[in-house]
Amino acid sequence: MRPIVVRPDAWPRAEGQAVKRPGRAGKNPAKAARSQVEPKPVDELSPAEAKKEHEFLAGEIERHDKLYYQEDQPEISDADYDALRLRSEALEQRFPGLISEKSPSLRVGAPPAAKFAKVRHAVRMLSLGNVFSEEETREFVARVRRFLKLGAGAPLDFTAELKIDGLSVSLRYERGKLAVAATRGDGSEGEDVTANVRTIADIPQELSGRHVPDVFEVRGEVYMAHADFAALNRRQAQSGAKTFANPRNAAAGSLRQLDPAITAARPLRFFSWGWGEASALPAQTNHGVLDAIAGWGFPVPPVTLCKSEDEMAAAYRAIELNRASLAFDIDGVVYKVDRLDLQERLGFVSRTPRWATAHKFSPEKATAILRGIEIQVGRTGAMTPVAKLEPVTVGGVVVQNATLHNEDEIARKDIRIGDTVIVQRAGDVIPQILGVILEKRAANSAPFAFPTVCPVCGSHAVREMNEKTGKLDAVRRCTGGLICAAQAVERLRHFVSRRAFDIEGLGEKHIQAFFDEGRIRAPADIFTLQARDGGSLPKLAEKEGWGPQSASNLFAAIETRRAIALERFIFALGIRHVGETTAKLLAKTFGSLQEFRRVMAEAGAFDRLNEIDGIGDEVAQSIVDFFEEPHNREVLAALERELTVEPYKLDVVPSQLAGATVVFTGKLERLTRDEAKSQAERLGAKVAGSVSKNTLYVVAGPGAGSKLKKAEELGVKILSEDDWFDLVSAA
DNA sequence: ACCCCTCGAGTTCT
DNA sequence: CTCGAGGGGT
Repeated sequence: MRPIVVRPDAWPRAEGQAVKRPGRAGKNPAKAARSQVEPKPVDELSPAEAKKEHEFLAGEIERHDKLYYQEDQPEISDADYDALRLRSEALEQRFPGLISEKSPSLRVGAPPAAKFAKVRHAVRMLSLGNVFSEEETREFVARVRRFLKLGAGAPLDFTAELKIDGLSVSLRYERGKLAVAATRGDGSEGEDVTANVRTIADIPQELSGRHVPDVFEVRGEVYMAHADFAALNRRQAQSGAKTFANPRNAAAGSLRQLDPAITAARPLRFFSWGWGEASALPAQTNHGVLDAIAGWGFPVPPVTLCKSEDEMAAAYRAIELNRASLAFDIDGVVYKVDRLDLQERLGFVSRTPRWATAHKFSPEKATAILRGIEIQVGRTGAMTPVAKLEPVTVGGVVVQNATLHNEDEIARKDIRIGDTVIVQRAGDVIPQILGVILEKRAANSAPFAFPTVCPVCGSHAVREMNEKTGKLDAVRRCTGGLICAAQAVERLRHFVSRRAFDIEGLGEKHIQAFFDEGRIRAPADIFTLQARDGGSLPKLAEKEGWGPQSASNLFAAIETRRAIALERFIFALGIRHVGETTAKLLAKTFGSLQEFRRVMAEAGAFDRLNEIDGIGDEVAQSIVDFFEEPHNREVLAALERELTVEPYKLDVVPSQLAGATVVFTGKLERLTRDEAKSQAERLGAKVAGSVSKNTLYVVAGPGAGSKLKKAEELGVKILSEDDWFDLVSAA
């Protein structure tokens, strides 16, 4: 056999691409450097030589993968193995003709990147609403019928499908070939896991069969079967690696490997349940398209077509009964309106489709001893009780904490320290306490006394009176405000959080530590951190756990955030009642920070805010209060000295109706109001309740009154419902 | 006066 | 993910 040519240092490696393959024998790079022969530079190879070497390398890589992953008997060190891969890739880069389906870089992946690239979904990946009973299923069907204006007698088919418990991915096929695979992420943007997905046998590299659309995104679930999961955990345990809590975590952990070779060695499978962008659809029904997807070579779980609520309930019960005999985990049943034209009419409510819902199985429950109740103080002073539990496994995960929401919740359920409580994971994620097993309560237990002072700063904690309803708020808040360290730290954490300033390397731990030592006390301090470094406090680079490199990385990360979009900036301020959406609304309304501040300094600030659609009395008052507080003004001024806040940029929606405001009035015959609204919003228009000079169209049906009159007065264009239909279908 | 939806603010664990 | 509350429509 030809000797392996290795010398890692001789070949270029991009920064951050260090290949991590934990557990491989012989980690010491010095050892690898001993046996070496200088390889011929790639540029000096003839195509024939390159081809030969490339083939040889591919074989070697495959052999070592097998030794390492399947037989756990590696022959070469990590560094040597990496060198093989890098050499192979260098060859491919110089001679792209060498790249084939079989080439190692595609089959088991390009060099691991420092992290996954982001992929924007052409069609958003949504989450589903939930129902937990037959009754709620009937309500769901009734809602759909109401929305579509279908009487109880009109036919309406639903499909019932297994809800596989794995992780969702979107597989984009262009001209029939797998082009990109992405995780769901936040629904709009996921991570590029193409290289990993190529290693999953259930997923074809190419769609087979006729009538393959030019572009088609197959969506479905990557999962791990029970038997494969058990075997994997056995192997993990034998090799001393950590085992996985459940098949879902194992699947997620396996897919999200930076090194696709690891994914390749994991027994991942795939089921398709839907699709995203499609240049053409092979059918007009959900079950028809799923059949076509199966025909292209994908596993598709069985679909039951249901003509009534009774049939849906029967399908659910049948699946529930069979659950234990399945080779994989499911966590419920998904119902979808079968006809695609109806799906389109139904549209979406925020992030969930109106035409589908998940009927979840009741989650696994467990009992645990409540050791104590901790009070956490949020950035608004909200005091949230958290149950500290004796660790217990629920749904394959060890749970130690569970939120108790607020003091009324504790009183309602009469939860006492020392009690045995019933725990479940809501939606199989967030632990919650259902109630107490009273028989197990100790005789000397006492109701929990919710503190009336802040556990951190000692200030009074009060429940405010809601002036409108005359009721007490559910939350008790610390009144310490500026003097409360907990609130200050939480505000800073909010400021640097992902949706606000998103400063890399400045996580919650660092914020707490920097606050404690006085390095950062107010937001603007973040941006003077470097200038003050080595002043009254020791240099950051000399601080424990830090070094020159990590310190300079942090300073660099901070620098990149000196320019920030207005909406992010407003959100970061942490004004009560102003979250991401309202921050964006304010940014859109005022355009620039200067203008926003100018208006807020005027006497009519409250009214200017209040007249914005979506901002009522409470939110307007909260914003006004924020700007009246001298400390906040100082914080703002200090930030403005350090930062460039960029004016708001309009999002571009390519549609005639983009940015327009329309008003519907009178009776609509063909549409429900919701339907009309979602149509308008899909085209980038806003639906308002009242007519003003900013209104572009008023769509008037029979019985229209004052709004129609006002439209005539203002000269706003008036459309019939039919006109509106024409406009929508033209767009 | 009530209902529905959306938003905000809090939460867990990997 | 859940709860509570705000906003807006019926």
